[in-house]
Amino acid sequence: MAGAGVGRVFGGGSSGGCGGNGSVGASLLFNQRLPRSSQSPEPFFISGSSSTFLGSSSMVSFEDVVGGKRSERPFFCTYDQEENGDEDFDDYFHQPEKKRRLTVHQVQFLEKSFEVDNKLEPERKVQLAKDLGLQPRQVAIWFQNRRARWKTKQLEKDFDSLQSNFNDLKSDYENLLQEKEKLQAEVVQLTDKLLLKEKKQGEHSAPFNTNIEPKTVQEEPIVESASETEDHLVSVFGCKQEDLSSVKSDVIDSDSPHYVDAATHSPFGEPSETYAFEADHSDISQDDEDYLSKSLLPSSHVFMKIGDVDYPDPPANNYGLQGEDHASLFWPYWDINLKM
DNA sequence: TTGTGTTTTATTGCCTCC
DNA sequence: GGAGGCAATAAAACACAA
Repeated sequence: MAGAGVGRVFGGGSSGGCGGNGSVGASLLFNQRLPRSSQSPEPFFISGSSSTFLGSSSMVSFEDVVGGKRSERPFFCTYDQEENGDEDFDDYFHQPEKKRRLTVHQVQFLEKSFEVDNKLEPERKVQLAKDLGLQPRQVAIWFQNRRARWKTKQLEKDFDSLQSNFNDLKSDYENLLQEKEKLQAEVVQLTDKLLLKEKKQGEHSAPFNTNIEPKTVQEEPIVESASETEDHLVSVFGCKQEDLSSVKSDVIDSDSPHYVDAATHSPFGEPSETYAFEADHSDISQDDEDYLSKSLLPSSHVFMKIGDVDYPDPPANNYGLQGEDHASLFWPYWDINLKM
């Protein structure tokens, strides 16, 4: 495990300071991937020869340049044999292993190298180790850890990016949902208006038919379309719109017995108690109102039901109007209704 | 000074590739 | 089977507040 190295002796100083170029031994040692047990630097130091150890001191020159808050000198230079004497050197050899942080300059150098390529070829590893006065294995470990940190950062970035995208999409979705509900409400509103308008138009365009019983609006199922309404009318009146149009001219024929003066008379006279229903024009448009007045529709009249359309119920019995004559009286409404 | 949290260095075991 | 990469982890080094 990681703690296996505790208690090991980790390297020593070198004569003549840390400027030597004898890193060959160390490089060979660290550059190879030895079996775990033999990857420890122990054998290197166990050699016991300070001269053998010269190699690792190459990092010192680097260290001397940089300095900093951390250890002014790298591990291998902490103890200078010549400076501290043999005693200190021996003490050093018997010191427990201690981790040494790289200097700022070393780290900067490695960072730049990492930016160029985060993979480390053997040649570059050796070169970097030489340049920085580190063991190739240290360089390799540094790159390995650096890649791990980079990967973590990258994951965080990706996460943030995905989360941002998710939030944007969520926001868009919620906006679209609101818009959809709004449009749906609008559709419902417009549909209601349309149906109401259709209904009102039907109320005022029905031909008279004394054979048709007055009915309320809710009594029969709704006719889905104008064609269905037409079919219904055909079945009721036994003729189509074209046929009915032949009597169109009769609508406002002053000579006709159907003629009434809208300004002064009700065409039906006083409404019957039986069929007296007050027409609701509250939701009728201005055009409808105009049409109503132009067509001399009485303000108060009786309705009859054909499909989902209410037609003014003809006071046939009062005026003696029969059959198609009723249809001709309210032709304009009839026409409009079938065109819906 | 000390306790605590974070960062960095290094080890270990496993895996893949050649 | 050796070399190298990676994930997990230990532990030293460091930062900082109390």
